[in-house]
Amino acid sequence: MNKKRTTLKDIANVLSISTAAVSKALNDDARISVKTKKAVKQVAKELNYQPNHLASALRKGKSKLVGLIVPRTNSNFFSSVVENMEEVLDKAGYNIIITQSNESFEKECDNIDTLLYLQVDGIIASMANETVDLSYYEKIKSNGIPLILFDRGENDLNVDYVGINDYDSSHMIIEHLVAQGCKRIAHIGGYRRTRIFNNRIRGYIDAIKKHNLPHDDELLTESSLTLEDGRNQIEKLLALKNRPDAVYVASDYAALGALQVLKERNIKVPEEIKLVGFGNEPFTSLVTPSITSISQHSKQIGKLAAETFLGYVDKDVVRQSLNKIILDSELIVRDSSK
Amino acid sequence: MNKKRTTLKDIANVLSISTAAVSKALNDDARISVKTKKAVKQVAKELNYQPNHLASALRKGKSKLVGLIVPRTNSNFFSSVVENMEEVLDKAGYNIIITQSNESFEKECDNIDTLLYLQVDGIIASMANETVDLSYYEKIKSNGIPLILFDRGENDLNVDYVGINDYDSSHMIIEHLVAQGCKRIAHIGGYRRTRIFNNRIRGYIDAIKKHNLPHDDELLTESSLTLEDGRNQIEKLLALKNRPDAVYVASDYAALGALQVLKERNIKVPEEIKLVGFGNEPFTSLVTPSITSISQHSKQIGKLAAETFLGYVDKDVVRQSLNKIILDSELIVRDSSK
DNA sequence: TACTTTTGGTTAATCGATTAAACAAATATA
DNA sequence: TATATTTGTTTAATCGATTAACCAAAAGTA
Repeated sequence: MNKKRTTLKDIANVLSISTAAVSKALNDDARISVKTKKAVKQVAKELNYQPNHLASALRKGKSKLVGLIVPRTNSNFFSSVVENMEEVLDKAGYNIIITQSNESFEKECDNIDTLLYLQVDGIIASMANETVDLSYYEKIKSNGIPLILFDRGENDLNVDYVGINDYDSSHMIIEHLVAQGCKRIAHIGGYRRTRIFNNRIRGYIDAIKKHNLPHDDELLTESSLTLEDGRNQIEKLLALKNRPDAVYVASDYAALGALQVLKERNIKVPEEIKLVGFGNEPFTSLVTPSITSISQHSKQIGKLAAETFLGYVDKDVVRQSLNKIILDSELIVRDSSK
Repeated sequence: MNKKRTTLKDIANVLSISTAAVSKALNDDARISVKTKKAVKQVAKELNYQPNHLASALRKGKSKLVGLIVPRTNSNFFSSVVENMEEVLDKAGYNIIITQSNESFEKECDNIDTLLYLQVDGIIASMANETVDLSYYEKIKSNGIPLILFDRGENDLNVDYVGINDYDSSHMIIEHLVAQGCKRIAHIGGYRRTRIFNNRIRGYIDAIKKHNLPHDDELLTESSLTLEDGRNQIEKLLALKNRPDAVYVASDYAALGALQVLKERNIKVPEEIKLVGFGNEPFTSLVTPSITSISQHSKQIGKLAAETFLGYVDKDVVRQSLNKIILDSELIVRDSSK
């Protein structure tokens, strides 16, 4: 029915003025009389006028769109980050296009292409676990639009970054476990090639050394940290002749897998083995025993990443200096470690 | 640096041909010689040409964008739906813009405005719990673009819908509980104003009657079905002088809340009270005891909703008849009910 | 040879909004 | 009164890709 959307021209025709006048009236240009503005806005409302974003974006060279790339949206951390980003960007008139990489490098590249194709004004991303080759990210930079990374970033790219202090987080965890009397602490970690996991591992090792605790190689494992990985890695640790009395897992999902195995084997948590996760996913407080974890301030991260982006677009060409924002994390102590 | 993106004109200049020829060459028009096509594509690659989506969308009157509105992305159901939608739409050259309503009616209206503003070619939505007023959805219809609802829909809107058979799902659950020997089955349901929850309630009541079981009013409660609601509602049921021996909860989150309370009170599940949830969220298999639940075939729903949309855009103006696709659900029996 | 068809393009208009430049009318200033 | 300035608006170009209409040259046909 209403096939045709109302355009500036339709309004102009009704009032017998030029489309330029209509455009200016709607944008509150100082050179348009109050009378005309009123009339224009009135007619615009009557005709249910909706500006055509494509046309204005094309003309202005700005789409007012921000592209977002996350590993997946169904983790509480990422969904919370997105929510808070949205809030900030919305106020500045920007809309977000969310894409998921599903932890796949290939999908991530596709997403970058799609976003550039849609002429987004900037990209905010958290890299997939798989991603090692950074050439696609260089593509964004060479496109001249701002790129901001959060959580999963890479130092090599030399772009803005917002995340938490993973190194210190490991220290907090080890301090806590030591205070609980643990003497032999294992770490189920991510792959070192990913910055955040590398930092967690470094923090773990340094903290262990600081307390003169054993840091045998067999106590440290690397994996993708899926729930299944958590199961497999804890099995390995349990098979050791000298079992750990605490396990620090670098992801809540893997921690959950580990907990499942421990329960299946009737190993009491926290009595026999204490367990600590990372990320403070909601389920950590829901399972039995509830899992001690690190809260990452997802709200702050989302907010700051969005604001960093806005910092670029506000000041025309003036490229501000690189921003690396590192937030402090918080240890949420629950039953699994006390 | 590379401020200026390459345009058709740049390619045309290099080859000293018209932009029209370049455009046609890139779109494999039959009237362009193989030689020219090769040359154009070669130069396009060299100059790293990226078509400007805004320009072509404006000219063609199609943005190749599909708007998506979901209550939230951090539930496994919705994130899985999105993933499968994406897969189908991607093949057809469409991109998705995901928006979250956070179960808020106001946010949902904002999202609709945003999507229309971005000139999406269609909208696929699952309504917020709060939403009762449908005028905003009428706005989409009057805009002339296809609207497809899934999971949370409304009959009154008279648009395409993809979902599961909630009425039958309730029957399956009751059959199962009856087979387990339950005699007094309660239902912690959603608000009747929402179609799916109304159907679940109707199914519950009819199945109960069919088996000549008691269907006291006190056994049926309505709420928003958050985790907290689950806790509150189960408390009410436990306070009854004649307690139920089974509880069917219309959402996994509320079921989890109920389970927490039952465990805190040392009421054995499933021995004293059997529990069934709805939605088959991953955590249902992770908690102890694992929770019996209904799987909603999120993959199918995502796929079918996307295909329904494509059904509209392929055939020009020809408006196909209304599609109401109702899928069968599946009962996943776990420890909480056997 | 003379006319028709095919091939391979070119020209110019278009999508809708924005904006630099131009301009007439009204008002202010000398 | 003559000139300068301000006000309010129009004209026309523009963003980049697409496409209807047109056209010249080459090839085919009677």
